[in-house]
Amino acid sequence: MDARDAERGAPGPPHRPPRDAGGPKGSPDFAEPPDSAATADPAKQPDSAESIDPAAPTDFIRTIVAADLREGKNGGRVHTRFPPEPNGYLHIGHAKAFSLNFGVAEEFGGQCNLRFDDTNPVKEDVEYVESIQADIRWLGYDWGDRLFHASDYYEQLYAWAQTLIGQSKAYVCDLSPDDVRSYRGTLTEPGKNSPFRDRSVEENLDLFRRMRSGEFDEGASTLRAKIDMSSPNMNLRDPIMYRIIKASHHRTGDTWCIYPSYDWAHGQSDALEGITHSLCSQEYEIHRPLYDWFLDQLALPQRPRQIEFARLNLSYTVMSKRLLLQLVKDGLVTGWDDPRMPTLCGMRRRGYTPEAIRAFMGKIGMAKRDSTVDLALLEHCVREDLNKRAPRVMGVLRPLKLVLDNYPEGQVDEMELVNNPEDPSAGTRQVPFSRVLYIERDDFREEPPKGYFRLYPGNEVRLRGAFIVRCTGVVKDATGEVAEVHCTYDPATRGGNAPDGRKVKSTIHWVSMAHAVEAEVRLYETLFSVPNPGDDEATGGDWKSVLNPNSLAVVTDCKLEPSLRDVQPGWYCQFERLAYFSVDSDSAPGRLVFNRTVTLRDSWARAEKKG
RNA sequence: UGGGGAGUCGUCCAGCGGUAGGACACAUGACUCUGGAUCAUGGAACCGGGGUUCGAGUCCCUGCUCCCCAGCCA
Repeated sequence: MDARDAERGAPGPPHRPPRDAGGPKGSPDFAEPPDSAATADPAKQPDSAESIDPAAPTDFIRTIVAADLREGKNGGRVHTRFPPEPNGYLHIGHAKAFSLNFGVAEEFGGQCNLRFDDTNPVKEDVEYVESIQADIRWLGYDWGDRLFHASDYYEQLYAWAQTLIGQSKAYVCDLSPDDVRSYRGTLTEPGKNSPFRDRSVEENLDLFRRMRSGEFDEGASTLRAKIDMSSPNMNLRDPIMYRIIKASHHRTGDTWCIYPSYDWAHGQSDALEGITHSLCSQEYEIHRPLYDWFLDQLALPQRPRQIEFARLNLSYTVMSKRLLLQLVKDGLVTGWDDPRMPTLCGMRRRGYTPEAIRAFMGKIGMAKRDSTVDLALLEHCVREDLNKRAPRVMGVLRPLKLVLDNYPEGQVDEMELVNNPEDPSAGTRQVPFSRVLYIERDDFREEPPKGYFRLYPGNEVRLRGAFIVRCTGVVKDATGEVAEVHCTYDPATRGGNAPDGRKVKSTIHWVSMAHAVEAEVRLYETLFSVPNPGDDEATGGDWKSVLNPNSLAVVTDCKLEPSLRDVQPGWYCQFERLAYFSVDSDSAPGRLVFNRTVTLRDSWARAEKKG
């Protein structure tokens, strides 16, 4: 438990001093929870999920790991790794992979390494290296001092490649990229041997050395494993181990101009790190024979076992890095951390909590079949978590003036509101009440539809935590729009309870006009308007055509209760009756910007829609 | 039409020869100073066809469907 828990209960919402941005790309540092001695947080807003302790899941992978342990394999060790390529930001699908790897290690008393699979300098960047680490930490996982890079192993990999050449199991091939492709054959026809396949060991060694020294141009030659050009498994048709790339690498600079392929680097890196279980997504299943083949040739004592699982798909979003990159590059979103993105930084900015995401990971299961998880499940997890800890506050998004004709002009009454009905220890706060208020436009209808029991002429509602009021009439503007609603309040109902025991069907939120704080609020919907935007058949091959035009709605001039004046980026809350929100990093002193994290379930909206 | 995977409520996951279960979603009701939350109830599935068995989602045969592999990407 966090020590900050002890600070709960003090009135008033949390505040915290402005700080320098700390995250990648100038995104705000969300790691600091609100802190202020005077106004302790009504809800704990921790910076990571370290305290999470979900019931140990069981699935086919954990079953295998447990069996390996039982059989005494690997000397009783469990050691996993998460191997991202630093070529993009992590998304919720990666979270499935790394929570599996870190989770399995934790549960079996083992360790999990973080290893950057940085074998392609043209696609990789330190920006990604940094964001990846920040995102994993945010979810509460820790790799200790075991941060590695495939590039740490370049020299060893090179030596091992020479070993394979020495065994006549690898050769330098001078075929052009086009020729390599045509010699490879097709899915149904075997390939042909490269004319360079039978070069002598000495010649291969010499050529390989000269490849490394930069003597040849990009594309001029490759080092290939000598396996079987007629294998039905395309990966075994003399796969490329090294290619010439004359680009500077974010870690090794210009020391290398040949770079190992994924297949050649991965298993060997696993072995070098003593990985026992190499958990990866299913598209690598067909690579497993090659993974094992390399390990066999080198006769390494350590034998990692690759196990594959189905990657995560989420409805109404895309998970492909290529598409996400394109969204960013084409300016279809504001960046990798756009709150509509399925990236972890996007979700963080939107207000999703690490606890919610971890809970989600526990609920989606682990299997091998292709599947698409309903976004509603993720949203459920976010609500479930925030419901327990988000402070309740009042904010009016689309203000409508409400005048209490019998309330004394100039009078201000401080009303005591509970911060979180789900958590008594969150305490209460004072909210100023006066004659002229703002209420939500949606909470008034001049002509109420059937089943509507909010405000309408003649009806009585409760103003949350304040008084019961009755609508006496409206004032319209020149266009016939309702400009103000007039009510009388019942002074005997202070606090919201009617001494005569009469029931009012509705309670609505309000903000005192004289005390209101203005804010911009960004309302999000799904980025795509169809459940399966990544499916070409569903989109006619044009995924951009199914972008949701309503994915972002900016509402300005929202009116918030004054206690929110100084909240800082990353702080989250529930605007009662509407949704959970978090303060966006675009906020500045005197300019509040909120993101709608996830709406509350709204059974009235649904009922009204159904008619 | 090569090879590798996979098919269980609308969705996701369990079930490993013995009454098909959970979660989300959906519906209905209760409760409520958030039409929130909570609680209760309900509908809802074994890809098809054969076979083995007292008994098959599970084993066998067969068919069908879906996903992945022809990057010097990972």
